[in-house]
Parts: sequence; structure tokens; C-alpha cells
Amino acid sequence: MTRALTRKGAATRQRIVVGAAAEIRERGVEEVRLEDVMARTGTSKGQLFHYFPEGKEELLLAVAEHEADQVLADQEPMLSNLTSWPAWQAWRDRLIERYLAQGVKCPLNALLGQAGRRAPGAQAVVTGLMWRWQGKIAEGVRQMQSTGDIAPEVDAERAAAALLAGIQGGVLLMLTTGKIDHLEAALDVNLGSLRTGAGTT
Amino acid sequence: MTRALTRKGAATRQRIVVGAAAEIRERGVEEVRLEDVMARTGTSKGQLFHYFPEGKEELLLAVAEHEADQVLADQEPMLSNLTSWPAWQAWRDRLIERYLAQGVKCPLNALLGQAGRRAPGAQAVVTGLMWRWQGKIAEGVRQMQSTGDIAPEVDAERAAAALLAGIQGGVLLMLTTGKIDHLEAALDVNLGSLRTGAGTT
DNA sequence: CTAGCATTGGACCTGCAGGTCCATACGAGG
DNA sequence: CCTCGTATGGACCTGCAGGTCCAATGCTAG
Repeated sequence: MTRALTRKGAATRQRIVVGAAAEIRERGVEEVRLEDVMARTGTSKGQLFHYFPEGKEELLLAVAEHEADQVLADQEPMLSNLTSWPAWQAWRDRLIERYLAQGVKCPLNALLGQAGRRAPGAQAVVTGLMWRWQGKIAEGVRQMQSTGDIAPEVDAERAAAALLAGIQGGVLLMLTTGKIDHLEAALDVNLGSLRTGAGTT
Repeated sequence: MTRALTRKGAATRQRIVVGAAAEIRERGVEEVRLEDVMARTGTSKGQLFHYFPEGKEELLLAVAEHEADQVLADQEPMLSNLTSWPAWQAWRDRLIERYLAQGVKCPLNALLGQAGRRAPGAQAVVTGLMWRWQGKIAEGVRQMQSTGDIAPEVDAERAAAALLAGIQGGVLLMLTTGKIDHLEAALDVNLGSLRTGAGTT
């Protein structure tokens, strides 16, 4: 299973994954050809199939894993330190800022819409990402409950689920409409609910 | 522009659109081949290109329009009569029921993820659907405000935007995880916020 | 030094899906 | 019952993208 990779080989493999990820973010999974990846990363077809013997499917899976990690990493250190209202606000602002900057180039779009159906494993990668994400948020809620900032009767998992849904939908609508309004509204309403406890019990 | 269609011709065209829509819902845009549509609808390649001279692109656009209308129609008459809390609840229940029943076969998934990028017009169709959808919700909020059931300082459009984002994200997460929990949580939190006015001003 | 495996380049193959074309059948109006 | 445009069937074409193959080159360890 673990293939023998020299230092150089590992670097090349990494270069392919990163390049493919960027290409996919910009143009969508279905639009990206192996040839495009080769051109961008300066590699040959032989290399592609050397490092990803299963072909495109396997490359897509590697890209999915890479992007999934990136999505969470981009929210740090805020996401892991939701211990006060200003901290939540800082996290919110980071999300807005990040998605505003990235615009249409969304890794989630690539992962969810298309890779999900195809690759058997990609679906699992995305599901895993979502659970980890939701877990982080729920953890923050519980911490706020421990300090009395959030009412104890709030269901942390449920509140986190709603918030995550709002984020995903907000991003999705941004990709469609080009405006950030939905994401902003969703975040603010959900954070507002956390403060008052409305609908989260 | 308007092609001469006999009664029989119009029926065939319609049959193609409906069949293609069903096929796409079940298997995804990129997986569906013209041949699949032909097989399901009992038509020939000649017919496909007779009714959709631009080919697949044009067919996809017709399907997008068909599905977009369907999405809103499926929520009636609840969506147009959000005039009391029980009415909102009934609408909520209809949404849950509908998406629970349809499972992975989601028209939105087809429209958003893929058709959006490709067809120039499909993107516009989806955007239009979202605005109409949000408008209906906002209209309901305003009606509730006029009867005093919702605080007047609530921003109807913003609240509707957040709710719509929650729905879209909830559906998206259902497609990924297979569970309805996110959609339920998102709806309940957003409706809860409407009752109390939290975060929606 | 050299053996052996990792690495690289690129020519070539092949299936397939969208699209073209034309020959035929139908059907409504004169 | 004739005629012309619509409707239908299906053979055929073609480009292209994923995948195969092998030859050549470079590392690295013993």
C-alpha cells in the first residue's frame, strides 16, 4: 500500500495535488482535464499515473482530502477558541472575510457538487469534514455554557448543526448570487439565537 | 424563435424534459448521457436535436427551468400563506416531509453544483429561483408583522435570507450525510429567531 | 561502480458521447 | 387525395480525454 517515495517523488506528488486543487477551485471538477493539471504543474502523463495509479479518481480523492483539511485550517485559531462572545465574533468575521476574498473559487463547491457522486471515498471525506466542523462549533457552545454565557438548556449539537447549515447554505448562495448577504444573515441570526437560546432547546 | 410545434410535437418535447429531469435527479447531471434520456423517454437522437437544436446545453436549460418551477410549486399552498404560526409550522413540516421523501434525488443539487457552471442561462435560472423563494418568505414575515406576530424592527429580507440559507445548507448536508437533522435544526432555529426577533434586526 | 528501483517524458491507443445527416413516416389543410 | 412541413429513426462521424506502454534517465545504497 505505502509506495516507496523518494524525497523528490513526494514533492512532485504534492505539487500535483496542490496544482490540481487550485485548478479545480477555479474551473470546477468536471471542467478540469488531466492535461490542464499537467500543464499547470509541469508534469507528464507518466508522472500522473505513476503517483495516482487509479487515475483521475484517485487524484480527486487526494485533492478532496487536501481541501478538506484546508477548510478547517483556514478558520484557526478562532474555531478552536470559541470561549467568549468577542471570540465568536472574530470567527464570524474571519469566515466572512475568507469567503468574500475567495469568491467563486470554493473548494466546497468542488467537493460537494461533483466529487461526492463520483468517488466513493470523496463522499466520506466531505462527511468527515462536516462532522469535524460541527464538532468544533458544538465544543465552543459547550464551553460558553460552562462559563454561563449560553443557557444550559441549549442543545449544543443541534445549535451547531443549524449554524453549520446556515454557513453551508450561505456559501452556496454566494456562489449562485455572487453576494455575501446570505452568509452574513445566517451567521448573525444563528449567533443571535445562541445568545438568547431561541429555538435551540 | 418560436418553432412550429404540433400538439404531438409539444407532447414529445415535454416528455423529453420531464424524463431528462428525472434522470438527472437520480443520477446527477454529469452522469446522464443523451442516450439515457432517449432510453427513458423512448425517443431517438433525431428527436432530441429536433426539439433542442443547441443540443445538451439547451436541454439542460429547459430542465433547469422546469425543476425550478417545481421546487416552489411543491411548497404551495403553504409558502404563499405564511399568515400565522401554525401556517409557518405547516410549511416547515412540508419541507421536511418533502426532502425526507426525496432523499438524494434533489433537483437543487443538479441545478447548483453543475449546471450553474456550464450553461450561461442555468445560473440565471437558479438565481431567479432563489430570489423568488426568498421573496415569498419575506412576504410572510411582513404579513406576520402586520398582525403583530413578529416584532416590527425585524428586517424581513435579512431574516428571509438567513432562513433560506439554512434551508439550502440543510438540504446540502442531507445530501452529504444522509440525515435530515441539519435541515430540521436550521428551520427550527430560524423560526425561533423570528418569534423572538433575535439577530434579525 | 553498479544494480535496481524510482522517476520522467511522451507517443499511442481506444471507447464513448455529443453532434450531423438523411431517409422515411405522419398528418393537417387545401 | 395530394402536398408540404413536422416528426421520427437510426446510421454515421469525430474529437477528445482517460488510460496504457515503454524507453530513457536519475538516485541511492551496498
